[in-house]
Amino acid sequence: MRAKATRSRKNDPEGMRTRVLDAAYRLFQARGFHATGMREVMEATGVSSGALHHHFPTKDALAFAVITERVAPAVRETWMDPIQSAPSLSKAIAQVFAEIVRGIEQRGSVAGCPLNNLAMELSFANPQFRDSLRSIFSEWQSVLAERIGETRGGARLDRGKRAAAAAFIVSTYSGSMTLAKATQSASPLRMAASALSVWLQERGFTA
Amino acid sequence: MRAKATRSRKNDPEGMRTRVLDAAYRLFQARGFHATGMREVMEATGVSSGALHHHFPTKDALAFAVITERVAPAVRETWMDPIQSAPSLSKAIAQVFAEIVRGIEQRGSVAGCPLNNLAMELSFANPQFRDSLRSIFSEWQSVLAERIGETRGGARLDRGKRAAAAAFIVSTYSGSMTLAKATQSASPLRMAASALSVWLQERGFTA
DNA sequence: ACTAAAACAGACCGATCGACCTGTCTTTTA
DNA sequence: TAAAAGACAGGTCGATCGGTCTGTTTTAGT
Repeated sequence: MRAKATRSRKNDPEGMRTRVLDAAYRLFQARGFHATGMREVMEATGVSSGALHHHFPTKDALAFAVITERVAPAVRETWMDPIQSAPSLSKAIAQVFAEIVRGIEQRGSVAGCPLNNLAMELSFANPQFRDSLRSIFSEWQSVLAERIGETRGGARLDRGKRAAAAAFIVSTYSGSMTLAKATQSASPLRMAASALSVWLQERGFTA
Repeated sequence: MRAKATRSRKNDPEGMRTRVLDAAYRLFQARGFHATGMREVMEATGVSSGALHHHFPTKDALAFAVITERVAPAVRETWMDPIQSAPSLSKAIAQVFAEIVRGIEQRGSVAGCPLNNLAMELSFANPQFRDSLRSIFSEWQSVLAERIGETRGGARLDRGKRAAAAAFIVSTYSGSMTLAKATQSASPLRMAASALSVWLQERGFTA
């Protein structure tokens, strides 16, 4: 339809896929899955309907890709990697909380944890969603449990107790983030961080 | 349009309003706000479009009514009242968790905390939603903080510390419920309950 | 160079969304 | 008891939803 003109088209399927995923990740995070239309994703990226559906045949497929290729890596980067690499577990957790608080304060608003947000909205909608989201939580807990086992207090605990402690940490973070989002304030995160710090110390999970 | 027939209409505006609110509360809880259509609410209750919009002119108005007339009372009944009436704070919290776990196990699935669910989905959509949801959280925290102040350990704390402890309890519950919903299991709630119990004891919040 | 597949563009589709509107019946008010 | 207001029914509307379709351009395989 268009004459070739001066502008020649250059296909960049991977780049386009990346742009779409980034935009969808951002929109799902900001407004939620159901509240975001395919049209918004197109407008945000400039991609056509044909191209969008070429890469992601359905909206569910797009969401699934967002979960596995954006949300999961985000959780790994912000939570799992620091926990595995930091000198001590309590230092790692304090650092992660501090980093998140810092991000919130410089952004001026709380959009919430991407994993939390999507888990709340999608874990009932589609079994595929639920499984992938659950496996992220599971991986997160495993990393935490393993690190707990390396501490003084954690070494004495059996597998189940370590898993319980890990679940408690994840729960506290998730909940404080929910509260932070609802109140649009970072203080619930700060409170949770300090309470968790005390709890970790008392349990001997510091080193 | 219809002849009078044998059946004479009896208006019951309050009853109809109640039925609509109950159905909407249940549907929003099960599938979320955006995933639930007005049509579903009509079909679930047998109410006509005209009647529905007579009582709730917009979907947002319906959601607002659900929050203030269903979600808030539910939180008061399941959380605030027990906390205020139970013999001790730790007993109250253990009891509330146990009750929720019991409900989940006999239902066989985890739909999540209504306040959590709606807060996640709506706190960004509408400032009116956010304010009403935030005030529920705030009331919840106040009740907890007050009860904390009546304990041995809590009496020594200033207002801010008590609020922080209350926020921590709410956060832990919210997060464990999120985890429970995501994994469709009550065990995160049990883990959080036992960890919280220990924490309460160590802080002197038992009595 | 030729061809088939992949990558894209954009018009188009039925379904459904929330909301509106007219009309009828019921209840309250004067 | 007449009139106004409230309660309710149901058809209808424009907008938007996610998705499809046809056609064109680019790329890869041979």
